[in-house]
Amino acid sequence: MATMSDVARAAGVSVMTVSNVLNDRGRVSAETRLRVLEKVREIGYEIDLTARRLRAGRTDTVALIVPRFDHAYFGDLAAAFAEAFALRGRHLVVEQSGASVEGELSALSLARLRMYDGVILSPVGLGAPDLDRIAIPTPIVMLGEQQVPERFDHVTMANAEGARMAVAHLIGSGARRVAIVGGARASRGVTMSSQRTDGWRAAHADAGLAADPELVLEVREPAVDGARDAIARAVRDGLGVDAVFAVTDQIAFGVLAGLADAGVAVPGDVQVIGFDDVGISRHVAGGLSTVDPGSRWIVEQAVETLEARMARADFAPRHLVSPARLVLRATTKAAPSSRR
Amino acid sequence: MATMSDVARAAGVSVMTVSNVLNDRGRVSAETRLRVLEKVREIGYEIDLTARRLRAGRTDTVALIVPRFDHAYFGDLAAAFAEAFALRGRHLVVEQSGASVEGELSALSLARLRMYDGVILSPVGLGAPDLDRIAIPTPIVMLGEQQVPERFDHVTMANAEGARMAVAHLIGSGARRVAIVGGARASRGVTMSSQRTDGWRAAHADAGLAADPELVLEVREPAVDGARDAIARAVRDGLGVDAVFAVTDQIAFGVLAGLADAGVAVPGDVQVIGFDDVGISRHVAGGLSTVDPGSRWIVEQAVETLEARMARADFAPRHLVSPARLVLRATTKAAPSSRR
DNA sequence: ATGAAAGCGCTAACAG
DNA sequence: CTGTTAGCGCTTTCAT
Repeated sequence: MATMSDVARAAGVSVMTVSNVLNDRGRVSAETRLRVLEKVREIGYEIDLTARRLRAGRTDTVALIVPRFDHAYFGDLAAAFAEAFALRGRHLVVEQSGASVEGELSALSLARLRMYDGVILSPVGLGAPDLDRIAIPTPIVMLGEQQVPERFDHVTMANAEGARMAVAHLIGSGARRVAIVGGARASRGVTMSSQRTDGWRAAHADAGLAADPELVLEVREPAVDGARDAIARAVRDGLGVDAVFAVTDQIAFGVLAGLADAGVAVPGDVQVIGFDDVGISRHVAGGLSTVDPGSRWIVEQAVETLEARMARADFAPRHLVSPARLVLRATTKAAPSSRR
Repeated sequence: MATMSDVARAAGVSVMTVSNVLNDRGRVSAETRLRVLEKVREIGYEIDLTARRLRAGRTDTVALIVPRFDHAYFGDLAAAFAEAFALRGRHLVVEQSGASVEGELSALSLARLRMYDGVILSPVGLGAPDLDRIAIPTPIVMLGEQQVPERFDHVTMANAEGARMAVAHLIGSGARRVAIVGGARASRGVTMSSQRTDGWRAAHADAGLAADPELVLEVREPAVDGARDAIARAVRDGLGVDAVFAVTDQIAFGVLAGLADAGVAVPGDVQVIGFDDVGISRHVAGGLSTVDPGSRWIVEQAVETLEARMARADFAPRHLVSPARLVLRATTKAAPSSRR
């Protein structure tokens, strides 16, 4: 592989001049510039970013770390981030944390984060204590529902409130037995699931209804299959479900399938509402009703915050929460108008 | 940020000893080892992988480059690769090529590939001439339907044959007007779309049927929306479609939605079959009929080939083709048995 | 406008 | 078992 000094030799200049040309640092005559560029092409030289990073401490690359690649929500998110960063001349790489063997690897991957100029981390397995152990100089913006130590920038969504709105709509349109699929029975820490389950409870409380713990359906992985089984079983067992709040759209897809398996009509017999407003949701089952967590806004804020943090580290940690918005489509009934 | 020599100083040893401890190179007394490890923890030292890479030429990291993160197929693929590589003690990072501004960036990202021990590239925009310009020492395994230069390892699937099987099934079960959604009318080069369209034509030829060019429906991006509009329009325009071969499952989701929009029953009025057998396909519309391109096998082979190429570069390029398999679910009718 | 020297943090190769 | 020397390919700094 050719190095900079190969180019320098071929062009009859010093490596410094080649470096200056390649970095557009001006102090080079147009003529020299051209000659160098010519040789670069001729030799097929490609800069070694590793060496640059070691010396200059910059890669123009940021990383996004998500729990899984094969969940629609994270796929959409990754695509949105890639676009947003591309606009700012940055390159995005995505890593999956879910599959990695914990132990040694988790330590190693901390080191790996230092290879980037900045990191957007969507932690799922890691609790606040784990996160607090993160001590690298790389700017990090946290995403998602976990509790994160104060000192990190954090962009999240209105999980409980969004869930409350969704369940309130279900109740408002006549449902009395609202199952929450993917909910958390016992809360071991604050998770996406636990927060959305809190919202489910809150909606019941608001309406003066009892929230039957029997209606909290946990699902085994993979979540879609788990949800499909869980709801089909619930129907078979005669739980009397007349509406479902699925904690994610992904899970809602499983619920829709399970309901179809059981021969239940949506929204006629059972209403269904999801959470995330994933891209594909507009297209399934005539349009899945769901909660838009404001992903657009989240991406914008996270990018903006990371850019600011990379530029200068001396501002107070930002803690941002995106408001949620109900998106009513074909899997729910309209609430009787309360206006008149 | 602490460096190795900080640790060395604190532990009263040389940097080489620290390096040896961290790399498990044995030649260190248990006692020294412990002392070093102790200091590492105490100082919170994290190895600088960039420096290691520069010196040792190894990152234990491989990259997968896909056109988009937000297509179910690539999400599934990425997850499968991540798992396969994790099993072999390698870390996977995923990059998206689709969003990147061409021009300068495309050159730059070539340089970026050198930061990895190996690369799996799923090229879409790039033609063979572009690919031939790739001249980096990093082992690369190509994926997908593009024609790639001989000198690259290449793992792909039976695109035309899979499509032929799908369309043959449709015809066999009575369809006479099989639209291909996402097909390629004029072929500018060999693409996924053009190959699957070839299969659609071949099935017609096999059955002694004329393939009506009117039934080749191209779709605008985003593909799901494009497909939804295209099929709805085709139905409205009275094209007489009685079956649809969607060139990807993603597009099939759009077709299903468009058919629903038009009030057409599936598979009663119109059968639908996709291609890819994406994870979620089992769950939509009672189960989407599709073509399994053997993704599992593809992932295994690609990983195996890349590992071999990283270990030693001196074997002939491998060109592997995965066989396709029909997966019949609820969106197609059974073919009348030809057995009796 | 161009170049020489120094060194980023680590490890290969060898010496003790 | 441990340390010394050299240098990966680039950019910073300072000279010319």
